[in-house]
Amino acid sequence: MAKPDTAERILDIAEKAARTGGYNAFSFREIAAEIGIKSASVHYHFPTKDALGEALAERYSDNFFIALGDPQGAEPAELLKRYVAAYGTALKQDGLMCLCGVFGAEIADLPPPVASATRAFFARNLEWLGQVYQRQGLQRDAADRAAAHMIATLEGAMILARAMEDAALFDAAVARLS
Amino acid sequence: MAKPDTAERILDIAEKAARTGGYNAFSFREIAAEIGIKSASVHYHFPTKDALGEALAERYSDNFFIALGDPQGAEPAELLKRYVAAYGTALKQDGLMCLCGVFGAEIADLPPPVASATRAFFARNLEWLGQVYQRQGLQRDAADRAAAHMIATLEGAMILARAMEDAALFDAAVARLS
DNA sequence: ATTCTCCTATCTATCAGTAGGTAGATAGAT
DNA sequence: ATCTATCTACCTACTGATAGATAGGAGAAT
Repeated sequence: MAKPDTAERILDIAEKAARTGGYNAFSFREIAAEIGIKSASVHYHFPTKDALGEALAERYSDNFFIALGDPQGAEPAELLKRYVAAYGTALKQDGLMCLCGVFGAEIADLPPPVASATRAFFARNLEWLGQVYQRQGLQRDAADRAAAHMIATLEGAMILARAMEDAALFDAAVARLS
Repeated sequence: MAKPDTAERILDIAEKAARTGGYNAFSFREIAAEIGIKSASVHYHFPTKDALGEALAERYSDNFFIALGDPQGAEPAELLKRYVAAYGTALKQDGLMCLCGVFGAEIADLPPPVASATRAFFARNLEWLGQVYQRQGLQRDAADRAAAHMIATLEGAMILARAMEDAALFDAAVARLS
């Protein structure tokens, strides 16, 4: 009957909650209730909250870069457009923050494995964007700066637009990037 | 004996914790313990956590704009430099996030009064920056976009630098702004 | 001056709710 | 018989919040 794949559902529910209110916004009990099982059963799939949080960040990161594709693939301008669109779609269609943006804001209070996975996400982003900008002819240093600027603006634009409940603010903040 | 001003100390301690780990990072008990009183006494000064969170955001916002000064005052270029420096100083000297940046990231899970005070902070920022950019000759729309871009980049740069534990990333992300 | 009254700021003690986590039993499939 | 996935039942710790007592000071009334 198309296996329920409980572990995946746990991650789906936890991710949605985390991208709404951060690491403290999801609990074993709430997740269990939404699936229709008991909280002890969630512990069967993810022994601790640390482990669940880490798995969350890793899956999010993997999916993100699968969607973006090879930084040496399509045209750089096209890749950058795709990058900006990835954030915009998450915000406008799903109404959700970037998981690692939320985690990043509270990183000093996160369990070490979750903090580590969050850092890994940003490191991958810097690397991916750095490659794309270098393909556009920028020197190493300039490419790295452009990458940092891009990530910062997009993460901040999500927060701003979300806080003000005005998706147009995202576009306004991002207009200079493309 | 220079009154201890307990209410102010409560706000100081709560602000530091909130700017580290968000709204759930401070509790009445922890604050009380740090001051050396009981948690019930903290409720005397701030009846509910909602009220404390709201006061936190309002005081933060007020102090922020007192430090920035009149947007019609100094030279626009000087005001923008000061604006960027305000974020950089908070990050590098205090090692803390922008309070409303953290609250903004988890805004959907905040009590309404706290969410409202957070929105007010961003609204004041948009207004302040919009005025400065218009003094630089930008049209209304362009000034508003530039304001959104500025706020987004700075908030995001703080998250990025903090997550990667690398203050240089803040400067890299922000280099294009000045 | 002394006493009475009120206010401020704290205390003790307690509550219900929720958190993450664990031990051990159980039903069903292989 | 073993493995998978769930259950029941429970634990400790912490959360925000409340009721009611208390100590000390300020001001007014006697």
